[in-house]
Amino acid sequence: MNKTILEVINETTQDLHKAGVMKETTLREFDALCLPVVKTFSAQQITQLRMKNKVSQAVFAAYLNIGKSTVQQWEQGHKKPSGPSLKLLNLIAKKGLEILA
Amino acid sequence: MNKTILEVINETTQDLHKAGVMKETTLREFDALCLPVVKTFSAQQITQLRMKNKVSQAVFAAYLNIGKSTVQQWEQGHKKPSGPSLKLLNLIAKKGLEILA
DNA sequence: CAAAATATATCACTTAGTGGTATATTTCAA
DNA sequence: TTGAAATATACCACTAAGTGATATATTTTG
Repeated sequence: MNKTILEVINETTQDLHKAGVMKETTLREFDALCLPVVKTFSAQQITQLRMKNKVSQAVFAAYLNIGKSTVQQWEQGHKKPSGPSLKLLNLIAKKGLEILA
Repeated sequence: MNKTILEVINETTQDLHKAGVMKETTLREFDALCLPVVKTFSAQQITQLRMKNKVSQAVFAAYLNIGKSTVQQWEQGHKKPSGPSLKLLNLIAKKGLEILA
């Protein structure tokens, strides 16, 4: 019964890990794990996101610092944004294009 | 002397283009061209940027939605961030890591 | 001290992103 | 209304960014 709060938390963390709920078993990266989930976007959703912000593919690309051919291929479903570009799309969806200005 | 404002602007734009000041000759994408220049980062500068925000490579990677090995290679100068990842670094440098939360 | 967390170091692989060109399609000014 | 400019679609070969894995210091901390 002499467990510290930290001990309890750590045990809980281990259990969550075993149960497959948590990817990590430590708390050091806990704040990072609390980051919002990065959603994926379908080709249509990307187009909608751009339209909602009322910009052309070229301007949209400029905001993201990518080539316009990349935006085209996203919207045509030939390439899929991932990693850093997906993060940018999530930012736009959540806070608007202007956040990149 | 009967030039419209637009005509004058367009002529000026053409001249700026000829002079090599502007990449484009049109005004349609003008707002996009007004976007802040996306700066590049040296390996050391990336490390400094991460340090300034007091996070580990793993946490930093989580914020950017990239793998930690990518951050490692950036900081070791083996790979260079570009496009969307460079945009994210510029955002962090200008507005802080929290903007990605 | 010992264990856990963090950082460094490679490496082969996948595929995103590039930059080019060519061709509709749409918009807008004369 | 008509033609030029802007925008969008389409395709392609290439480069290299980012991945995910593993193995090994190095540092932090209980």
